[in-house]
Amino acid sequence: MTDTKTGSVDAAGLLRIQEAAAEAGLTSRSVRYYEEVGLLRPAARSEGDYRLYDATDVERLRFIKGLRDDAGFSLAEIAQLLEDEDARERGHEAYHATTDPAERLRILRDRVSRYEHQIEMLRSKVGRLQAMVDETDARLTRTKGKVRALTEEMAASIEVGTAR
Amino acid sequence: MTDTKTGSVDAAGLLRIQEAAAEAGLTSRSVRYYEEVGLLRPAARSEGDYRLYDATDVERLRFIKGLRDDAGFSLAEIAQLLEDEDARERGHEAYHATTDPAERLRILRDRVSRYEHQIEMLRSKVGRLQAMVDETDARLTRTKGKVRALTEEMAASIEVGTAR
DNA sequence: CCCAACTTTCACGTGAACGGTAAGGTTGCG
DNA sequence: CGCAACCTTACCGTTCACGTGAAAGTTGGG
Repeated sequence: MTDTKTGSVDAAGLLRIQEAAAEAGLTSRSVRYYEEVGLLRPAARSEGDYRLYDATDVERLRFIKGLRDDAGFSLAEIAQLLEDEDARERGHEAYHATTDPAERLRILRDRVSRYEHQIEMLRSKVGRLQAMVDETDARLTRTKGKVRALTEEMAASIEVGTAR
Repeated sequence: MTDTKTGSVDAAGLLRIQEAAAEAGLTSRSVRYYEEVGLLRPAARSEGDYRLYDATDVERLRFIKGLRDDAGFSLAEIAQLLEDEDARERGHEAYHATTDPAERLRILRDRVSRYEHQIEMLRSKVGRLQAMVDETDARLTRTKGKVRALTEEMAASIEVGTAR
């Protein structure tokens, strides 16, 4: 494979900041900023302290970008939605770090309630947006009605004029 | 009627900035700012140069707030969506200013295409948002599956332990 | 081992979207 | 007509979400 110096780190599938950012359609600056405000932490650091991101990190970055661009949430709101997941523990790691089923269950149930909360937030936004679409659609229909009425009226008057 | 000094101006149904802003859930500062960036112009000005807003202005303000809060559009994007409607003319006024059917038709058709554009923008946002909901819902379902599997597994091991 | 291309932290700069305050003018009930 | 409560423009301040260097260190192919 054409694996230049800008390739993935080792064969571990870890990406450096620019690669990870590009993968999610972001700039490295944004990614560092997101870390600064507590939205994510890189999966690892290289020997020389380079940030290294794995696939789930990129997933998360994509999700953040979606929440930002598509849902229009502020980074603070996004932090709320992604509640801890870093602060409390690195979910996945913590999950595999324990073999205690009760602990695993707690982690999973926690994740479930987070997802449910996220869905609720998103659904409410979809709802309000859909309401705006409907409103606009109603205006559109009314205006189209006016256009139709006017064109008919004009057609009639032309007929009169033509039939003179 | 209890009509204090803070009542509607005259009986013309015109509102002063604070009243109009409140009606739309905004601050007067925001409303002035929106005017500054070209999102709307008050229907009139009082003798003493007070901004006066009519019902359609309030409608517009509400729409702007929706685009801002619910759709997460920037004021620049909103300006694009509400394209001119001020710059080119004050739609309603212009419409009633002419009796030329052809001119009225042009205005109406213009409005139709604006509405269609707005709906398109909003629908695309709804779509992307819905995709995020679906994604999250899929994650939720998977996690719930894990929870179920784990609880069953635990129940089984308890049974074994109990049956010893 | 060298060097280009990446990376680090630190810090200041910027545009958007307002908030707040000052200094003055307007409205309208009493 | 007096006065409280609104309004005006003007301008500076602030928060968010980064952009943009600067100065230094790291990586990795040749």
